[in-house]
Amino acid sequence: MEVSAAPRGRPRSEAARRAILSAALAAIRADGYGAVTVERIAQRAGVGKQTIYRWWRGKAEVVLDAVAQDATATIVPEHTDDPAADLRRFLAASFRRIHEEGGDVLRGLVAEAQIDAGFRTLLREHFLAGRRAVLRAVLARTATRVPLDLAVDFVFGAMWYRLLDDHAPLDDELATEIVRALLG
Amino acid sequence: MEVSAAPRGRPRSEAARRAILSAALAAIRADGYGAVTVERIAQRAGVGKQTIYRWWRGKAEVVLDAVAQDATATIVPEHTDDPAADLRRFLAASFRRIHEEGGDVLRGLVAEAQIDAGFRTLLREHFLAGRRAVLRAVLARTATRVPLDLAVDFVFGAMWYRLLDDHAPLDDELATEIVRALLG
Amino acid sequence: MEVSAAPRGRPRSEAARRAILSAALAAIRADGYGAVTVERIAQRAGVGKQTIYRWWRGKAEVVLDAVAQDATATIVPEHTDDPAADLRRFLAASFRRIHEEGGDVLRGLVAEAQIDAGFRTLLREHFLAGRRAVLRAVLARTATRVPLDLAVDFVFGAMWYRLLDDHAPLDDELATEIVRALLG
Amino acid sequence: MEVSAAPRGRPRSEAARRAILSAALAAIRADGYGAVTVERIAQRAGVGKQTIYRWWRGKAEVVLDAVAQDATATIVPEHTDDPAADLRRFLAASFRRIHEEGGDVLRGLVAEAQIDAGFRTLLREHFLAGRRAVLRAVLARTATRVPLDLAVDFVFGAMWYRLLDDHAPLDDELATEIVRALLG
DNA sequence: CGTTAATCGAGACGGTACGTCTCGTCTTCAT
DNA sequence: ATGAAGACGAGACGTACCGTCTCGATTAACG
Repeated sequence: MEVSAAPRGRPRSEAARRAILSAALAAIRADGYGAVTVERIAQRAGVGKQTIYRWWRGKAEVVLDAVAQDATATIVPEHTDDPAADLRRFLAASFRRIHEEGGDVLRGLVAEAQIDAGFRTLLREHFLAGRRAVLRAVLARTATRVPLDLAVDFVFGAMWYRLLDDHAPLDDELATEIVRALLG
Repeated sequence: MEVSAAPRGRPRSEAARRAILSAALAAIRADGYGAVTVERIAQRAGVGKQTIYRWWRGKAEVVLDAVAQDATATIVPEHTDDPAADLRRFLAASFRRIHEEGGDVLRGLVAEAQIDAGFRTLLREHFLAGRRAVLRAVLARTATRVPLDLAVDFVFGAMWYRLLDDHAPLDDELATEIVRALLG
Repeated sequence: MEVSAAPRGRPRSEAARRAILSAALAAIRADGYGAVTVERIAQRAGVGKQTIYRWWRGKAEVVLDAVAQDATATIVPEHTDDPAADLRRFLAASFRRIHEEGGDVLRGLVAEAQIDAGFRTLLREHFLAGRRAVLRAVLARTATRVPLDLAVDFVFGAMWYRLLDDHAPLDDELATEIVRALLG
Repeated sequence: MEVSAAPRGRPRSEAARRAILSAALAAIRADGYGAVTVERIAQRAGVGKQTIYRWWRGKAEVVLDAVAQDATATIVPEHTDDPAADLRRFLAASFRRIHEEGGDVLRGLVAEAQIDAGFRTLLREHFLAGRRAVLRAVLARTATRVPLDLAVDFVFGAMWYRLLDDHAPLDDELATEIVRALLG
């Protein structure tokens, strides 16, 4: 039995919502996270600034919303008879995605999270915790030599560490090496 | 043959330099990295804004200067007959330091580095690369089951990952667990 | 042969109209003309914004509607054997009304008229011209020492000048003084 | 003996001050008072917005500053053997100035004053009181048939009334008629 | 021992993004 | 069709910082 909230007034525009999310990603990929402003996103989306602030608290939350949806939907692990290969492919896909397009976006999100503790919680709960759960499930099907939770920290830790510090690339070789080290 | 640079004019004030560095750290610990501005640091230090901009390029470089000096000087690994214990103590000391006072400061530095690629390089070369070299040397004396460079990425990766995402504490238990996993 | 206009749909709510007009005046007296917005009037009247915009072009026209009706209906000159006394009483009543309750409302109307030339015409034709005609008729029955139209400009000019600039009160003394000066 | 306030820091830029005042007048004459924004004035003057808000509280005060200076300096009464002619010329000059260029500017100032009581005081004390004093001095040298202060209210009242309501022009004929009525 | 030059604290400057507010229009469901 | 509700595109508001500049006042080394 639906009790129904009886929504009054003009309903939220789904078109505006989508336009804002994709305008945000496009703007960041074009100009970099730092150079993008809420005003620019609004212009690109053909939307008033207030329509953004009505539903999100700022640039960071808009971007998080876009990224979380995108990554969760597109990077899903396979489930074959060879768990080690599944893991390797999952890592390689994750690294490749970051390398190809997500670098600046993710960097911006982490930057914002470091400055605003509230957003840090949001980022963790709406995005990172989910990714951690996915990786944990993949790892659980393999026989790692380290405790499961620590293995997750090792793998995603190494990934983020390389992304944020930029001291070494995120490539297929790293994926292979990680799998060999954990399962070898 | 002229050797000296013949410094003319009023010499740089060492008192001002020190006041700025400690004002920066104090301000961040009090109000958080995001809330601190160059203007605030200048006021706290009793210094003109230009005196900061004359010697550093902005808030981030001031903080990096303060932190690099501080961390490098104080957290040095021991060198006993038991390399595993040396590693454990080094990690525990690093984690404890971050937990106690450095969290917000380090978070701020990483945030800045994500937004500004130039500063990312600076942070790597003047701070993170050094810490990585220290950890590498400590690890090199142990018999890790994973390649040395990957081990460094695993250990510091896990550390940064936990700091930045805040999903689990940086405590002595983590240090112990890491040592056991790598050497066990 | 269809004759009637065949009113389809829900008819205009007279209750809403009245609620809007009095809410507008009340809101201005409470918060001042500048602080009042169409949205506030709508809320106070328990009415949707669109219901206001459907019948008026904005705040100013709502207020003008309310005021014109009000002032025209209530301040009417007497017609006794003593035209000078009639004039004095008419002025005193006008001044008293403004002093008592109309100050902020009239000020707001004039303000709007200065910014919007279209509304300036409306204000003149739907309100001020009428009041001018009334004063002119009263003056016409007296023997002023100045041409009739100029006398109107002098009298209402002094009134508006004092209201808008606030350099002296609009009181009975002014009414007496004006009559003495024009007829004495 | 000057005690001297010992001004510290960079002194206020006289060039910026002048640029702002003339940009404000120019912008209003070009686009009308209502269409001009603080941001536009700043752009036209080649100045940051904050430089305006540092010294004035908003558009209205900037314009008042510009107008008060201008009018006070340029419209000064003559002092010949014929006080009636002096009065007529002073009025004609005032009317002509308003007609030619000041209409929209003065209208905007009065509008603002009606909405903001604080600015109303400012307008009176920094501009209108001065003009009233000037007119009073000119009238004092003539033999008016009405009390001096009331005469001032009549004359400037008629002027403002015609400007604000726009029911009749402010021209030389009005000046002549006023003089005849008051002195005739 | 005065001149020269770079520093200092102070704070105004030209810019730019922020997040809020109001405008007048549009879009829903209920009368 | 009208009404209440409220989201929408638009754009100005006044504030906060940025990094630069311009003051008078110090503070050395040079001449």
